[in-house]
Amino acid sequence: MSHILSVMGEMFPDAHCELNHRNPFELTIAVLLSAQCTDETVNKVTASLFQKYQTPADYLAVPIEELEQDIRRIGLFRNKAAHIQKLSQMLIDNYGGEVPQQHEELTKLPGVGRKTANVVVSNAFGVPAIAVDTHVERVSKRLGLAKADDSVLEVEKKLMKLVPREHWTDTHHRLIFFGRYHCKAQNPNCPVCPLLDVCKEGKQRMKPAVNRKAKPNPNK
DNA sequence: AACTCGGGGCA
DNA sequence: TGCCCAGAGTT
Repeated sequence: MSHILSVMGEMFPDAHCELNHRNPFELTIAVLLSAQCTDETVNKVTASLFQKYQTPADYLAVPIEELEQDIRRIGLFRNKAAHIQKLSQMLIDNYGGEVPQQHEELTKLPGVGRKTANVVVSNAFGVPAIAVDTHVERVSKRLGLAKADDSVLEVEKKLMKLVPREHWTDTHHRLIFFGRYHCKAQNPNCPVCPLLDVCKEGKQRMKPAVNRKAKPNPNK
């Protein structure tokens, strides 16, 4: 596992998301917005969004239609605008206007699921966590770190067993960058992959077609 | 477990 | 045009 992480670290030496350096509230909003769209899109939207809105009260001060307009370029924006306003109200009512630091409290907020909560606690509050998104899940399963039919939660548990706690947060970043830019969902770049020799699915993909034709199921 | 939300990016 | 994408909520 350490070999895998060091190789990924060499491939993407500055694997991190700029949004992770924002304050807890902006980070929570940004990760909530990122669901099912690329971080580049979120960066474009939040650049102006965070100029206009700084506090939970700011998001509640406008009609929801106006907030929807401000995040219009993001997919699923109607859900997200409603979530942001409900979340803002809950922060004011229940948490003194601040983002709670406990994972369990975070997931009570609308639009904040397990993945978002993991990103927030690990990047804003220094609590080690491995957020499993589609990239992390795909990469883990291809490498053979988890089984193909494992749930997201099972993938997270297995990664936590494989990686020392102090490296959980940067492990998350490395797997995401590796999955986003190299081990893509379609056409993974196996031919030039430095992890090919330890990758379960990569070796399978790189087998010459003639072998597959001659021996369809050599192991069964 | 399947369905829904949804515009942007890319082939 | 068609397909996929740094998820979460509801049924």
